[in-house]
Amino acid sequence: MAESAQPAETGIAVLLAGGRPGQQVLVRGWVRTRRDSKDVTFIELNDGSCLENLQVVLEPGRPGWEARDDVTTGASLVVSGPLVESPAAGQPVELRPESLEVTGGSEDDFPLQKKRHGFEYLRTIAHLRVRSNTFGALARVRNSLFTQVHGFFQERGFLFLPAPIITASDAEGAGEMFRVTTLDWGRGGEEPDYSRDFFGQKAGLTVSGQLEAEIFAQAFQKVYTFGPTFRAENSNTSRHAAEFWMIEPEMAFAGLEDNLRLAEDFIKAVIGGVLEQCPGDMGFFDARIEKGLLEKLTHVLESPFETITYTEAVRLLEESGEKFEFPAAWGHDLQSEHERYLAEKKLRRPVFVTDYPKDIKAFYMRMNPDGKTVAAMDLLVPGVGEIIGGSQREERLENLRRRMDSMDISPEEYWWYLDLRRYGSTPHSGFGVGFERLLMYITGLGNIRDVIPFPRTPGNIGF
RNA sequence: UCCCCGAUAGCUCAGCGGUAGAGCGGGUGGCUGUUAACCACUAGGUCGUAAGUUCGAAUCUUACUCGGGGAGCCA
Repeated sequence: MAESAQPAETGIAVLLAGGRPGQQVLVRGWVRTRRDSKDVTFIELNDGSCLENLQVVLEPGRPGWEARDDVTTGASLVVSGPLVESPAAGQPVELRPESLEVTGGSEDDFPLQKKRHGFEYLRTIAHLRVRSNTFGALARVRNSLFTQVHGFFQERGFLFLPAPIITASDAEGAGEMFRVTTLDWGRGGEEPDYSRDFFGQKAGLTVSGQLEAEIFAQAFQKVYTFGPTFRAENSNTSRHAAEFWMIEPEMAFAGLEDNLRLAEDFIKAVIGGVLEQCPGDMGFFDARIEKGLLEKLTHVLESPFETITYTEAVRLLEESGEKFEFPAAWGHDLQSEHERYLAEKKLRRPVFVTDYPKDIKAFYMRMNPDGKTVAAMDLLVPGVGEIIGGSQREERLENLRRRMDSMDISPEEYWWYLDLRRYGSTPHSGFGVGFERLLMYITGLGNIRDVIPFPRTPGNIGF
């Protein structure tokens, strides 16, 4: 092996965790900030591998000193040299360059300052906020959660189904669809002739992969989708986006109980996985974004989720003595204020609410023996609200037909969905998890726009 | 879509009827190792837009635009 060869690039996360004094290293990254004294300059270099920066020390007469004026906040550098033991507290090792190259300088109006910025402002510079502490931590945790999700289902024998993004089925009740068309539409305002459109019929961006997942479940038993989902709702809240990712497992030969168990296992497993994989970033969220976050999540891992029926929930709300803007009443959907009371004040942990009245739920949910409620489940979580919505599906052909008829849903449009009940139907169940809402819960970030790299919301598609 | 709140320097905000302020960031100089370093000096603003009330408007009124929070819809 040639001794003079440049050392391979090593991530700063690795160097700070296990780098030894004397080790020759090569790092590339961006200057977070710089501190000057007369005879020494400290550069905080970040390469995205972790929250912490590597301290690079410049001294007069040593390599790199002459480039000092170009090493401004935001500039990109390639630095190599030995790690040395740091004489001051704050970091175990620092880098004393033998060569330093400013790859790209940074102008003096670089917008990210070494101080707290407002989230609203950071959203206006989505191309640079990726270089902030908060967004860096978010990006790494988001990445970790992504792998946790696939890992959880793969370990349990679930088959991954990439559900189609352009679809003709509108998963009744899930929300408004974005239209996909090649027709020149909008001049007269009247509906176009979809038979002349690209697909020969009305098409849009998927609002849910559930119906396709049901098809797959009737062949592979345990399946899941995980992909982008689109809703054209004019929702202006901190927890709605027009484009978000949804995780939708579906299991054949499974009832509502199996569904609840899977959902609880899932939430616990992915939270546990992220805590293990991203301790530094999670510590940052605990310290800077939501005090007590780690304690909250640890508590979730250790205690069983609460399960109550909708009917019990309404009784709890009636007996609570709380003043609600809209009093809870059986037959009406739970308001946000009700969900918040249950999850945040009364039970103080994630809570499943099951068996909702049939009239406020979708046509495909399984009718309970009482004839009034369906086998539905929502998971409510403190601070975020509804994070999971699911149900046991109606597998009995006659029941499904009756439901669709009473809700004015065309059997022609769902002919294949009905077919699944004619050929080897099984009891089956599934749910949908909002990936970003889960991320909000895990990081403590309060706005969905800050857990999506490039968020799409009504009137906003700047990046 | 509805209700509430906001918009002042590059950023975070104070000023709330009498000729525009602070901290941070930027620039310059100083400081033998700093950790959101420190010290001194300095440059930045037709106070979101338009109209109105007033001797006088950043400040009061109205409309509009944009943003935030909440509601509904849901994940």
